[in-house]
Amino acid sequence: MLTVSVENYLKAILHLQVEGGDRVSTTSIAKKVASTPASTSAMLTKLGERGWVEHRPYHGVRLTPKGHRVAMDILRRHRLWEYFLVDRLGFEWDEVHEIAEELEHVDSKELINRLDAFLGFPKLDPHGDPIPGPNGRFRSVAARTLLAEAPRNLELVVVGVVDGGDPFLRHLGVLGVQLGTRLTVMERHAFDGSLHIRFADTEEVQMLAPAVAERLWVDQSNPSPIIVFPETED
Amino acid sequence: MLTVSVENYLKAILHLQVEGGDRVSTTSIAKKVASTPASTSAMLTKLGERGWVEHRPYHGVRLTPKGHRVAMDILRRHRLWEYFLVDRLGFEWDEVHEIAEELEHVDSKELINRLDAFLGFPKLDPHGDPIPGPNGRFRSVAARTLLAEAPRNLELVVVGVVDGGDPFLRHLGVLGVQLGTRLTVMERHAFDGSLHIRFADTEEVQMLAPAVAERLWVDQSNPSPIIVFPETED
DNA sequence: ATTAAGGTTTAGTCATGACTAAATAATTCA
DNA sequence: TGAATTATTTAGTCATGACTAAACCTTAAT
Repeated sequence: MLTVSVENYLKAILHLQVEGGDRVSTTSIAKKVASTPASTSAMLTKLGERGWVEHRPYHGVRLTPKGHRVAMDILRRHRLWEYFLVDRLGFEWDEVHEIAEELEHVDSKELINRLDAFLGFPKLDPHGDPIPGPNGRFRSVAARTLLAEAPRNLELVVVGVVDGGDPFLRHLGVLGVQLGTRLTVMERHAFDGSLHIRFADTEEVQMLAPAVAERLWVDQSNPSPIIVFPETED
Repeated sequence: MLTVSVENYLKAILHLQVEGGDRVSTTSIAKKVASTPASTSAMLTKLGERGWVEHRPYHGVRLTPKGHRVAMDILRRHRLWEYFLVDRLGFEWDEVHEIAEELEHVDSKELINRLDAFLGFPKLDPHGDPIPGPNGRFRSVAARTLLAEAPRNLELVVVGVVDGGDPFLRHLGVLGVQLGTRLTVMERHAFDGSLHIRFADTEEVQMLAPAVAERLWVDQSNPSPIIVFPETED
């Protein structure tokens, strides 16, 4: 469905749309992806047919909401990998672009969400550019994620609620959840997005409704995953 | 040069060659890569022309030394990524194959060598299968790398020598290198593989001849890279 | 030794995504 | 406004890597 080539075009269009006006020209895209206007024209027609861009022949192209979301996801992957390469593997900030350019096409939501958590939900990449969150929008304030979108098998801490109304807060009280509660997502059920979670303090395992998971902000619980080195002897 | 498709065929041939005899049949390869015998036949002809396999029509195929090396490199990437996914990102061992299948095609020697070091030069992947080293052969004994093949910007410690003869050891004495010496590769010069290294203890920077770098075993100096979490406030 | 069965290759197509050259639309400038 | 310039699209090719159908070797069994 999403080929590497398509991803590169969408990414290029997003970049140009952010820099310049909202309609971007065929030629500028061609330059960005190191291709010819002719090839680009053909690709834009296709992107239009697939609903990723709105294409007015001779008048450039604009990302649809759907296309914008896809492009933001690619940007998210790119910048998270750049962060990883610099912060964990010790690359210099100017050595990572080409490698991230390849890594960004590895498509697995679970992989990227876990990488995000592993890195501590960074807000900025090594060049100081903002890293989109799992919702496809730039992270606004503190590093945090909806519990509904958090990776499994990682200790999290509740840092806020989306909906501060009394009924919801009372319900949280019944569930035994409050600010600072540490928990881990054991399983996410595909059927309706309900979660099996385990509380770190009580070791208790409990089912959580999606309506709750979607209203809880969590962050990675420090200290981060311990780095275990394999034995070095024979 | 090396497309994803070619890499997948070479990997499949290596697998079959390890399992069964040394010549592998067109049909078995076709099964492994989920393709047809006809498509596979065409690909084998091409792999033969490019010097990766020795192809006797109607009699299967065998990896050349060159093809074997390429396939081992792919296996190395695959297994290192699997190790990373399980050991660092908390995936279960049975969830990582497909993701590693994509990551393995990201081609950067520097990336893989750094990842290797970051993970502590693991010898076995999460399934217990051996991980090839940077030289394209399975790691035999302890986790270690030739200084000539070690990544830059990472503190290493000298754990052994390849050539224990007196002249070499005397030369090491002159250079101020002994077992346990901690050093970092600053720069690897493409011209002849000579290195700029910095000694961790003295802060001294020095040029090292390739003949020396090729005879020194190093391991990652513990403690491993510190995990720095970005500030979490606004 | 001959034949049936299975494995392998060849021949002919197709989709993708690139290209050049040519035609056509849009824009700019006199 | 009309002509020249520039941007864009269309037309026609090509390489890659897949496919099916048909022809072709090998091998094993009678």
